[in-house]
Amino acid sequence: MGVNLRELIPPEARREVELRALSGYVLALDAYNMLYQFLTAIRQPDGTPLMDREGRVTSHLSGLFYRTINLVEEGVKPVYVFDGKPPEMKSREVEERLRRKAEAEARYRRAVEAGAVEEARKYAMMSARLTSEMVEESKELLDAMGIPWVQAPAEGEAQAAYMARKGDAWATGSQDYDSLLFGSPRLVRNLAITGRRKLPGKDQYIEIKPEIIELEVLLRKLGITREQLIVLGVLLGTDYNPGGVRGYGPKTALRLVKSLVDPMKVLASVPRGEYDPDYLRKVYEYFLNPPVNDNYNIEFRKPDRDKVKEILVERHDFNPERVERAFERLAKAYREKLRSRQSRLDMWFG
DNA sequence: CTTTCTTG
DNA sequence: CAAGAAAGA
Repeated sequence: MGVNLRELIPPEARREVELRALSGYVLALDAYNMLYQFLTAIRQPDGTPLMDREGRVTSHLSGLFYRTINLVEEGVKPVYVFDGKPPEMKSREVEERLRRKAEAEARYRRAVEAGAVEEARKYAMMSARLTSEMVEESKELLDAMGIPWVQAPAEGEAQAAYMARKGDAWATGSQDYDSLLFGSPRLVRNLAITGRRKLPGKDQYIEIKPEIIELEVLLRKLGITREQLIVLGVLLGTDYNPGGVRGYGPKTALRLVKSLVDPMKVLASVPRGEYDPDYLRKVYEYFLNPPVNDNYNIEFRKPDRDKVKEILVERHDFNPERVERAFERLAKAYREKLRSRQSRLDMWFG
């Protein structure tokens, strides 16, 4: 879910770009966020995901494989960052998610029984769960493709933001805004190829392009500091204090944060009894100083055709011709865009 | 979601 | 060729 920042980000702080504009940049991508999106989106009209002959779900592998190839073909250098153990502070949110999934599962079964196809799809998507097997196999596929990935000790968004802050990545990539609170200098959203997205509940589609949100620009437009942005997030709600503080929407929260420059004063001003200011302070400090891993290396290796085929074709019944064709695109992109240290200029002039 | 097929 | 529908596993 992530922090409730959406409505607070002014349109002027969002910059729409073509995927090509990101050519040559390392992007630290929130793997969980992306795999989860594939798992929910890649389904038949009735909600059934893609599955191999043994009934194992493969939607996430299909999405990861084809999207990664599209990215590197455009010169983008993806590094996938995987979540570690969620912090204790997240347990309430994690439990709530589990509860919602169970609820959606029941509704899904009821919809299937009733023959309500569209409804079945909706609840199938809501009940989708990323298993540890799916995560491990995604890492295995990335290894076979020669694409680097990094294991975060805790939150992937925190690790990705750290890598971007250090300059090892140009930006973080996720649909969520948390990495901005964790201090990422740039966030890229909507990292898809197909610029088409279905409007929820309607049969309409709108064009979606990647968008860049620059932290410095965002802070300037809002007239606040990063510390104040974190407090703003806490007022509006994060995974660690879901729901935020009652009575605060985007406007009131921004006004309060700006009127009391000292972040601690804002957190101390919440109604006692209902909220624990000490806990909120802990959340604030977590965003400022999360656990991260410093021992990672971002190396793009030659893709291994046999391994890719073993995983996708032999193990999971992907179509051999399709995989072969896509692999060829990957191999070519590796030679032309990833191998050796290519500068952004090389990327533009070929 | 991405690719491939179908259609105007 | 572009847009929409269908398939992918």
